[in-house]
Amino acid sequence: MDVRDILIESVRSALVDLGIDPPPAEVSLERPANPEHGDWSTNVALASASATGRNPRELGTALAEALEASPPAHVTAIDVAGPGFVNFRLADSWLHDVLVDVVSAGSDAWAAHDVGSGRSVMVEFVSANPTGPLHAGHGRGACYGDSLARLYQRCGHEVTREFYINDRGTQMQLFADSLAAVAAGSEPPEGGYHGHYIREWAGEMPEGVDPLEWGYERALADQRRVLESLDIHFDSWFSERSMIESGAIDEVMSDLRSQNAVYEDDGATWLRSSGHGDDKDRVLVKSDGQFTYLLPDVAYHRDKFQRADRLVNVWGADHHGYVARMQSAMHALGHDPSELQVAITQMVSLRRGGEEVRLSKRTGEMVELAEVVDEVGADAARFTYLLLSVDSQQAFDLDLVASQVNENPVFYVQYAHARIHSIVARAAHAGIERPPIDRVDLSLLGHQRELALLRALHELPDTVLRACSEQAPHQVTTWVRDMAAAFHGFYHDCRVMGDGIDKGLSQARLWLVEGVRIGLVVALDLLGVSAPEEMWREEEGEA
RNA sequence: GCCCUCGUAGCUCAGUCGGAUAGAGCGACCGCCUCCUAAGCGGUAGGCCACAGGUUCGAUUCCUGUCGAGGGCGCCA
Repeated sequence: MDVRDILIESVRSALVDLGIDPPPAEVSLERPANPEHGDWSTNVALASASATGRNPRELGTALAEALEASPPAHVTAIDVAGPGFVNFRLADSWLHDVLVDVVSAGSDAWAAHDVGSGRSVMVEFVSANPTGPLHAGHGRGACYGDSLARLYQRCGHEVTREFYINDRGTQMQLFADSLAAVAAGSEPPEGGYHGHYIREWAGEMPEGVDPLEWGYERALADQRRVLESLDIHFDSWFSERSMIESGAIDEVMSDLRSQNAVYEDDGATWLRSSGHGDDKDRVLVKSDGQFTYLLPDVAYHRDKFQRADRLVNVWGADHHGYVARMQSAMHALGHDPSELQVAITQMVSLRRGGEEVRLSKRTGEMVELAEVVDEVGADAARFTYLLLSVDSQQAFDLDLVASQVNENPVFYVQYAHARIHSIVARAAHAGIERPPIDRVDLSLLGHQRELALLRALHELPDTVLRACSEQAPHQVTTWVRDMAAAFHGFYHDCRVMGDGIDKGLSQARLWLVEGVRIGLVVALDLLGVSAPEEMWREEEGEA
């Protein structure tokens, strides 16, 4: 049982005894930054002072006295501080209980939640046009979306990863025309594609094939390959064309008409999107009879709602303006717009040696995602993309991530895992047994380094839940860096085995190390980063 | 003009439902390998949390405004 549940129950019950009935539904409990303020602290006296008309400090004192009459488990001291904080000092046993929880849950169940209770979530991400390779900027949305999907899964959702393919429209035609032109020895058309890949692919293209169909397959295969190199695998690839063939476009139009959500003006068909967050109405069918990009998108989201309870889209910052119109369209179709969540990732600027590299398909000046993976490796790429909040712009410096491996946080974290494996292997080699945890005296774990590890482990479930609800995988990255730092400190100061290390202490530390291993494996998996069992640095001049 | 995100140490960034003395990495400087991998550990230096108001017991956090950076406001996709 989590120590917080024990404390909260005691606090609420004590409040009732003090005449505060019912007690507040939310009793917040936090770990103070300053150790002098105890192991856990509650501000409940401050929070409920005004509602009850009592002096916060006086209420806190009364609460502390009531609690002292029958102290909750693990609690060794209770005092009142500042304006009315009630601070608890606990025996280390609460942390030893955490280790038992971690180990008995294991990497499959520790920090897993069931808040999703099986609800289905469809995460749609990347969804780049099939007109060329993915570039470095796509990498952020790709790693973010996949990690988000992993978080939803760990929090009890049924997750589908989907890639929407814009396989029709003017961009596709321009792409095909560009391929055909270059293959024929001339220049791409006005507004066409000029990337070096166009020349490369045009050279590969066999005689007599349809450039559009061939280029489509070529681009898609290329995109899929680099995603898989990052361990990103989509459950489905949804074709825009298929909605024309299936009649889904016509259906959504008649749905919108029956909801009186569209009207004709100037020969065009408009969506009444204003008034639902959008600032103006939007054209669905142009006066020349062609669709805008919006109509198939609306049809696509309607289709997704038939396949999932909740939709999560990952869009780049350059698409944030479309959120309101899409939610407006979903509202018109009778869906709850809050079930369509759009996560916006801010732009990635790419640098090489401090110099900015432009990302533009049109000019052909781009750095492919495949180059990023080649240069820095899949693990470093993923970790780096997931290092920051997606609300912040990111300057991804290839030279920095690739060449300065010593200061790369991904290696720091992975090295912690490798060290654990090394300890375990060494223990096995030395014949040091690790009896079942309930036969090991965990109270021997009292070193500050050991306790810091246990505190960090205790935080992982909260971190995962929060990262999921806030759609912020970078919180897991932050946690795993902190966990690794705590482990390296422990590794330096506390030997698991060797001369002068008591056998019982060795066994307790082996379980501690196992707990840390579980935490690292869980977090790295959420990030899609591997947990290597050994890492050997390449020495200068050595192969 | 309107909308979104950001502004925290020299640099890159974290910072939980508002909480007590604001953190990490890198860079700088000083130390630590008879020892489970030194891709490691410890220490020092470095802050008007952009600015101004407001809300309250309390604001880096919430609200308003100003300034600055990036992105978006098409019968383009």
